[in-house]
Amino acid sequence: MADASSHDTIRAEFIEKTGLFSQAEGLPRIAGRVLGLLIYDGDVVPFGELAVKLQVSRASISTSVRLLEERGLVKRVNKPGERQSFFQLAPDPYGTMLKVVQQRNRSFQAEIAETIESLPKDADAQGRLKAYYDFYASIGAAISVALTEVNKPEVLEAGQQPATLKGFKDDE
Amino acid sequence: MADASSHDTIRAEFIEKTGLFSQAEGLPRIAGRVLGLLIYDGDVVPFGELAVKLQVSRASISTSVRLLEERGLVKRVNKPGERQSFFQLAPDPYGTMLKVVQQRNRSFQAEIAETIESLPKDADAQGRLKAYYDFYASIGAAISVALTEVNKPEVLEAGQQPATLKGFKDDE
DNA sequence: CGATCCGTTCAGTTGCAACTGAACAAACTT
DNA sequence: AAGTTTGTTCAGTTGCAACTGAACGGATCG
Repeated sequence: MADASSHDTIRAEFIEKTGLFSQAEGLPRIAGRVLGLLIYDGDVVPFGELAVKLQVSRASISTSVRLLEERGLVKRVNKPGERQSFFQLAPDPYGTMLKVVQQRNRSFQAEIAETIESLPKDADAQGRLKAYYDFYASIGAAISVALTEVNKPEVLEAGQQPATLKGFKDDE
Repeated sequence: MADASSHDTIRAEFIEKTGLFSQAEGLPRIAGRVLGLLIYDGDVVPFGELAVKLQVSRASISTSVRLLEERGLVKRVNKPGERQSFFQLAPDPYGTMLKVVQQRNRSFQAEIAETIESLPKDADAQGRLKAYYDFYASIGAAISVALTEVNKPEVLEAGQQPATLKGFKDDE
């Protein structure tokens, strides 16, 4: 990759990446960028600053934070003296993300189960739909594993990392 | 979901559901429906029939099957006597789906690792980005678990009773 | 009391991926 | 040979979600 640019550039790029990642999870890009900013800064960030820093309209910020609040990823803080709303990462945001995925997965799984049960017993599609059902069941089980894993830091499966983190000694 | 009447209706609804599910995995809806049809019918299906059965243009079928082939989910079969191309589910399609997800996840993980490494050592964002990184690491590990699970033969030959599905319990 | 700031809502725009129709080349038929 | 059938490609359309600007109500300040 390119040589380390300025600190602000790194920050901006990280925020942009998070926006793209979040799109894969069904969030609008701006909401993902809000998330990225809150992760990076770690601070309590005022509403207006989100609009300015991310260069988007306040309307977009409004809907984005609403989505993020609904998902339990972001928490709104209203300070008594201040007029603005402030936002920060909710506690355990990653566990919450997994729970959302879990929920959606279970919904799919249940629908397939319904289909299977409404089939005539002798339908030869039975076995194939069962395999499809098992697929979602496996994913569900795996997410449960990840949920327990997320809450205990520093525990990583060796060999899963695409790149070694030089700054950290989480291996061995 | 209302109790499905005819067998064909059940089939059509399943195909439609699969189309919607697949959208969540980043596939176009038509590609997902092709997948659903192949899962349900289990047969080798000719190109033209896909267009007719799914009520879409041949152009859409062409691009859809290309995407599905690229992902390794569908296999093209050209029969010697016949002019048409035929399609069927690839072996181990569910394992393949998981591998795609795994790949994307690792890519995200690697990008975050790059960001962390380019940060100054004393940046206070370090810890928070590490937590974000760990999040993806956990997911990666979970997918690995699911991958071994999916490939277990699990003997679900054609006569499996749907009763085993009824009242399935959420784990955890 | 205005005046100003703040966040939400909503009608309109915009950008983009999905989808189509038509033109095309290859392979086969007659 | 011309004529079919088949799958791909590509320019154009379409549908939809993301995003914006403006209007609004509520709160605070002067």
